[in-house]
Amino acid sequence: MPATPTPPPASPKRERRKEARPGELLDAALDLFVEKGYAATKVDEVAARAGVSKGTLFLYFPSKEELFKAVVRESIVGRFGEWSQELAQFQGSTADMLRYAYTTWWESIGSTRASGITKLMLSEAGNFPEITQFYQREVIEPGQQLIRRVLLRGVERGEFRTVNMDYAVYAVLAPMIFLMLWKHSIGACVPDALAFDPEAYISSQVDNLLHGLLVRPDSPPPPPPV
Amino acid sequence: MPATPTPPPASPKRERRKEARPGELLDAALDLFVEKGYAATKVDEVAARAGVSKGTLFLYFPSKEELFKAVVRESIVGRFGEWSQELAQFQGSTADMLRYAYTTWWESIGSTRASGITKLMLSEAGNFPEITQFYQREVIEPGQQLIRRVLLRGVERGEFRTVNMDYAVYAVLAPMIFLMLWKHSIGACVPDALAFDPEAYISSQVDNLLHGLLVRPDSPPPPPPV
Amino acid sequence: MPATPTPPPASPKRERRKEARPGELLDAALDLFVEKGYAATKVDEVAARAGVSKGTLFLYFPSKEELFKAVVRESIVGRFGEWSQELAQFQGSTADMLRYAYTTWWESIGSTRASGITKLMLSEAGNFPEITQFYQREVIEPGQQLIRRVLLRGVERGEFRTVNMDYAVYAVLAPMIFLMLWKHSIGACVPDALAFDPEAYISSQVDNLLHGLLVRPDSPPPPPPV
Amino acid sequence: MPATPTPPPASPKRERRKEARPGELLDAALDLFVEKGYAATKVDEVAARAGVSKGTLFLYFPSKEELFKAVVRESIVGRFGEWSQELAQFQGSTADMLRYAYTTWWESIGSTRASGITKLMLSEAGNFPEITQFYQREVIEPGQQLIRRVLLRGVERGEFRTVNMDYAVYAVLAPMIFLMLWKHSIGACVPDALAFDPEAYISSQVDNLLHGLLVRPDSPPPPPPV
DNA sequence: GATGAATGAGTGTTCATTCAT
DNA sequence: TATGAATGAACACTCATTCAT
Repeated sequence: MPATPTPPPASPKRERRKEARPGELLDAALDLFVEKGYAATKVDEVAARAGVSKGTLFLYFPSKEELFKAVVRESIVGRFGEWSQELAQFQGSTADMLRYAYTTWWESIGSTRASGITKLMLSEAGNFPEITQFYQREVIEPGQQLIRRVLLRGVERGEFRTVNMDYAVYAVLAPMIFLMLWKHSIGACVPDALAFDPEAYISSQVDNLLHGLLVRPDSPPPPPPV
Repeated sequence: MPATPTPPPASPKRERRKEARPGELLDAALDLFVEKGYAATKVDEVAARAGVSKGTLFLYFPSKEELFKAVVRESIVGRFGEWSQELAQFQGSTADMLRYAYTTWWESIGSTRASGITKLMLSEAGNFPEITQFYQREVIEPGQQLIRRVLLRGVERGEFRTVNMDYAVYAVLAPMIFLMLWKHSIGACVPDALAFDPEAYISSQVDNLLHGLLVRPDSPPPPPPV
Repeated sequence: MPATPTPPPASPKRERRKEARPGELLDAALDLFVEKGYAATKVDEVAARAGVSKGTLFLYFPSKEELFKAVVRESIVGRFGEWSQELAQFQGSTADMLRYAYTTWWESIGSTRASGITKLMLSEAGNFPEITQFYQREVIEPGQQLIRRVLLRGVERGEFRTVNMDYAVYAVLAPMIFLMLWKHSIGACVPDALAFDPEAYISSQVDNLLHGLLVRPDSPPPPPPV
Repeated sequence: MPATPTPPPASPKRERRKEARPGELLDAALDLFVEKGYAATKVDEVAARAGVSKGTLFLYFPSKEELFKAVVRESIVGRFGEWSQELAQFQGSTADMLRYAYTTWWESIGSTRASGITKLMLSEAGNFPEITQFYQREVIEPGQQLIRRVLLRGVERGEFRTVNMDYAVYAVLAPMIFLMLWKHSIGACVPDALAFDPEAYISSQVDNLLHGLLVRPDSPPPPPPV
């Protein structure tokens, strides 16, 4: 429950917190945009959830559209640099590396509100071409590069089959995208979520990604499914 | 069954009668809902694209929301029964069967406007819980059953590894969902589409799905990537 | 009291009068713009005075600004052509001609709501540069040309002194402008209007325009003031 | 007395103290009110132009409306007493006196920012009846009395024709009003100002005011136009 | 005194929906 | 049945005014 961390209700009104405002507003906006979509989110609601008046919102963001853009920009924690480093000095097998990447992704993106941004972008892309291109450039491209590097490492070290990189990247990406979308759409509406365990899902996807569905006549029997 | 299924050109021309109206409206609505989302689609636009007046639209659909629901309902491919049959009597290997299923899906759903409603549902699910549940019941469940049956066949015939069905289904589903969404969101905005070949993508995903990324020490070298 | 001429209150609502609407709205808008200025005039008021809802106004004018422009344009009855003709074939003395011009102006502009437009333009010119230039081109220029032609006739026929045309025009114009402004500003607020008789004012101004203030030693005594 | 009347440069620099604040604010406000009208002038702009914060403005003026009233009140030239004296002891002909009055007016009002409040009052009169009446009482009435006295002198001394004072006053006033308004509205928007020379205009108007347009058969030929 | 962050009533504009024709 | 003029509730955004600092 991210939003305003319940500031000590000192004065009932007219608090003066210039530094904190944009963050609080962005926070509230992220929640609402993800939950209801762009159009169904009213600026009054955003302001109210951030604990300020509508006017205050427009003090920090010149329009609803700019607020949206700021939410997307803000939420794209450029963790790619960090990850890139981590992965560069990873020691184990590339299979482990892939599993590690998935886990890290899940912890810092997939399971957090940041995943909502992806749903947002995929839902609203058509209405915000400008920001969609920004997203493509700043998020998608770097992300795909990261994946590509992992795959290349696997191939170069003889661990992975030689696959067409351009499409193999999507094999890694698709389960992530799918999970984020599911979580924020169908998954949030249908009470099947009960049985759905994201971590088991991820583990399962990585297994499949690595081993495929086909039986390997010689290889040891796969571990029993979870 | 996305749009109007090419009505038999009975009358020579310009003879589209009231029977066709709802279909034309649903057709126009699907396009616009997919392209711009529910909220950003104006009923005037829908009516205009269908070649009727705004009033006429409300003659057939009592509200924009009902129009949306009808779009989803009507756009749903009732082909699962047919497919189920086809697959039941499929003769070849389950790997071929899987590939065949992907191809069929691509031809009748993925590459057609029908793929749009998936994007629509995933985007608008939160705002239309009722119709989302309907979609889940009518489309997602049957679809997953179909996939599950294929996988089971593979396992039972000793072709596929024993995997946790509940999650393996998603391994098959994710690349499809991913492709449909990509097409209708980022893919429609970013001119990278140039290099992206859906059929190569699908082929690649099936390969990976079957063989995984890891080299099989004993197996013959994989075919060179396309 | 120009506005809606009290249409027979047939149906209480939802009348359908597409042809008449723009005129009625323009009419109401003229009244209010003149009375209260651009900013202080609310579109709701305009709509209400025209007997329609706010939404209907925007059916005919895309914005308040366009409504304003339309009011100005509409009210500029291009009577200049007509006047030009009339004056061209005027037979009497140029002094009579001038008096006739003033009278005509008063009857068709000065005393009517059209005079409000002048007040509007002079008040709001700075906020609507575009329409100000339009006004200058379409109204002021032609009007000055008309005056200039009268003065030239007087000079050419030896009736008028040889004066600098460029400024003499203003001597004719200023009393008109002054009267229109006075009427719509101070005159509308201060109950001195009681004693102020526009026609006597005009008559007096024409006299002065023609004879000047100085006594003419030889000329017959001026007529006693009204 | 428009702006701050050049306070004695006591302190070396940047020493403008709170005493000066109201004047600076009125100064800024006058400029903006004249340029854009009451409603289109934002208090932030006024404050910014005066070099203070918005809050400070409200420290000196309880509301925008009071600011407006103060602008009008303070901008009013209390010079009528002074002028009255000057004119009372004027020695020359009344024609010269009139010319002198025009010149003085131009120098201290017409050509200065003070002329702006006339435009302001005429534009906003309807929205501020109270201050309009104040203006009428403090400015218009005294001004007209002054003019009337000049005219009476002319008549009494046999220099001027016997005219209806109530309207003759406007013959003197109209060219002034016209000039001030023109300057601040159309004149400020249309680049015709090039050819327009206020002093030639005034000279011309006075000539016409005195001699009229009609030829005087016996009198010496008028001076050639400028 | 001075500031400027915060407010919220008010306004222009949109758009799904209605209904007289 | 079809139309499209009319509606009005809803919403984004503005800006004079307040007040804690």
